Amino acid sequence: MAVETLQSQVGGAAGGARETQIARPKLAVDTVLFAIAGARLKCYLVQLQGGAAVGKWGFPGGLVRVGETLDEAARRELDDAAGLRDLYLEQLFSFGDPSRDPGAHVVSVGYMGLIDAAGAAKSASRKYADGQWFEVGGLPALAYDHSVIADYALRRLKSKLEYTNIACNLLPPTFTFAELQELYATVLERPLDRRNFRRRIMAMGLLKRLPQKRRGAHRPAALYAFRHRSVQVIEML
Amino acid sequence: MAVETLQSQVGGAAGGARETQIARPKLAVDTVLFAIAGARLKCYLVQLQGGAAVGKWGFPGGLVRVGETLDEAARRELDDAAGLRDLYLEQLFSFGDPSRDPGAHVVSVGYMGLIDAAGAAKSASRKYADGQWFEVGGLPALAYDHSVIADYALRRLKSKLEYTNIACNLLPPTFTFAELQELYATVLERPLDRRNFRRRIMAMGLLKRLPQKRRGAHRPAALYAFRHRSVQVIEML
DNA sequence: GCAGCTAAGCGTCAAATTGACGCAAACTAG
DNA sequence: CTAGTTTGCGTCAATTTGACGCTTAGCTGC
Repeated sequence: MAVETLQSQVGGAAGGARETQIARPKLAVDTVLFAIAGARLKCYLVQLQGGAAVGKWGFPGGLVRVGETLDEAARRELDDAAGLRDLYLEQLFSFGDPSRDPGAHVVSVGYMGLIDAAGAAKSASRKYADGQWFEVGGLPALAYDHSVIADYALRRLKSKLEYTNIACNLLPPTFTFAELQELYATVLERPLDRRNFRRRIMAMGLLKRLPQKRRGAHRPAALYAFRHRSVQVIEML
Repeated sequence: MAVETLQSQVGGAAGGARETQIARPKLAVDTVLFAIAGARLKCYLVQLQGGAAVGKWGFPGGLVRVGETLDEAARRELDDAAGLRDLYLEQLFSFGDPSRDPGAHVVSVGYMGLIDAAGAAKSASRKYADGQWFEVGGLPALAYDHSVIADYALRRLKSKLEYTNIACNLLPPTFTFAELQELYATVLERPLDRRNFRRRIMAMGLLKRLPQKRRGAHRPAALYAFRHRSVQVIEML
C-alpha cells in the first residue's frame, strides 16, 4: 500500500486563488451492471476484499485516476473486475455523503451498465473475492450506500425504457417481438398488452424487420433489429 | 496558499486493498443559478480571479472539503459567493474530462440552483472579481467547460418544469396564473395557450387558490400558492 | 359617471392518443 | 390430420390533447 505520491498542484484550479489546500475527498466510480437472463433482471455484484466493508457485496468500482475521464475509470474497473468491454455505460448520480464509507471520505460517481448476456462477466480479477449475478429484488445486503445506488440505477433503467431505445443494449442484435416485450415486462415489473405494446414500439420507428424468422415450437416469429445502436431519446410530440 | 495537509488515509476505501495510492483528481462543485426577472431567464455568473481561467466568467463553485456532502459544498460556495441561503438545489451531472481544466484534473459536480428573486444575489465575496446576472441565451464565453454545464442545467430545468412542481422555487410565495404561465413560457421558450395551460396545471392539483386578489390596471387576478413547497414528481398516469 | 379598453376566467369541439379486447393464420407435436 | 400454442393484425370506446370564442371585472380617460 504505497504512500500517496507527492502532490503540489497549485490551488485555485476550480475556484479562486484563495482556495486553501485542505484535505480532499477521494473520488471513485461504481457501476450497477444489469443484464437479462431467463426473464429475470440480474445485476452483477462483487465481494469486496479490502476497505471498510470486507466480505460484503457491492458493485465493481474503484478510485478515479488522474488523466482519465469518469467513463474511462468506470470502464477500466469493469474490465478489471469482470473482463467486460464495449458495453453501454451511463452516469447516474454522484454520492457524496462523507459517512457513506466509514473509512474515508470517498465520493462515488454511480454508473449504470447494460449488457445483453448475463454470462459475459467472467470474474477475472484478483481484486475481488468473488463476482456473480444476482436477481434484482433478491440482492444481499450491500456495502456502503450501494443499495441506494442500486435503487437509483433501477429507477433510471425503468424510466429510460419508456422514452429511449436503451433496450437495444440488453438484447442480442436480433430478437423477436415477444422477446422485446418480455424484456419490458421484466424490467417494468408489470404485464404489457401484446397489441398495444407492439403499436407503441412501432410508432417509435426504432426497429427494422428482418427477412429471417425464428422457428420454434409454434408459429415462427419475425426477427427484428434496432435501427440504431446508439441510445437516443424518442420525441413523442 | 497552504501546502496540502498530510493525508495518510488508508487506501482501498472504495475498492480492494490492492488499490495503489496514486495521484487523485480534485473534486469541485459548480452551480448554475437560475432566476426569473422581467420575463427573462437569468443566470448568475462570477468573474474568476484565480486558476487557469483568470478574468473569464463562470459559475460559482469550488473544491469539496472532507466531511461535507456535495450539497453542502455547493451551498457553502453559493453562500460565500453571493450570500445565498435556503435555495433549491439539485445535482445535475459530474463532469470529469481531465482536460476540462488545463491546470489540473478537477472533476466538477454540476448543480442547478433556483431562486425567486434575481436581486437576491449580493456579490459579497472577495473570492471573485465580479458577480452579476446574465440573460440565458446571451451568456459571455465561459471558463472551462461551463457552457456544457449551462446547457445541461437548462435542459434539466425545461424538462422538470413539465412534470414536477419545480416552478415553485422560481416564484414568490403567491402569484397569479398569468405570472405562472409567463414563467413557463419564458423557460420553455414557446408560447402557451392560456386556457390549456390553466387546465393542465389545475389537473396536477398543485396549487391552492387564495382568497386574496391582485389588483392591477385591469380585472383583478386571483392569487395562488403552491400546495407543497418541496419539489415532487407529478404522476400523470 | 360612463364608454372603452384590457386582462381574467371559463367552456366547447374536433383530432389524436390510449386502453381493452377478439380473431384468424402459421406452425409443431402427436 | 387434428389439437394446441404463438404470432400478427384491427376495432372500438374512453380519455386526453390542441385550437378557439365569449363574457366579466375593474381601471382609465373623457
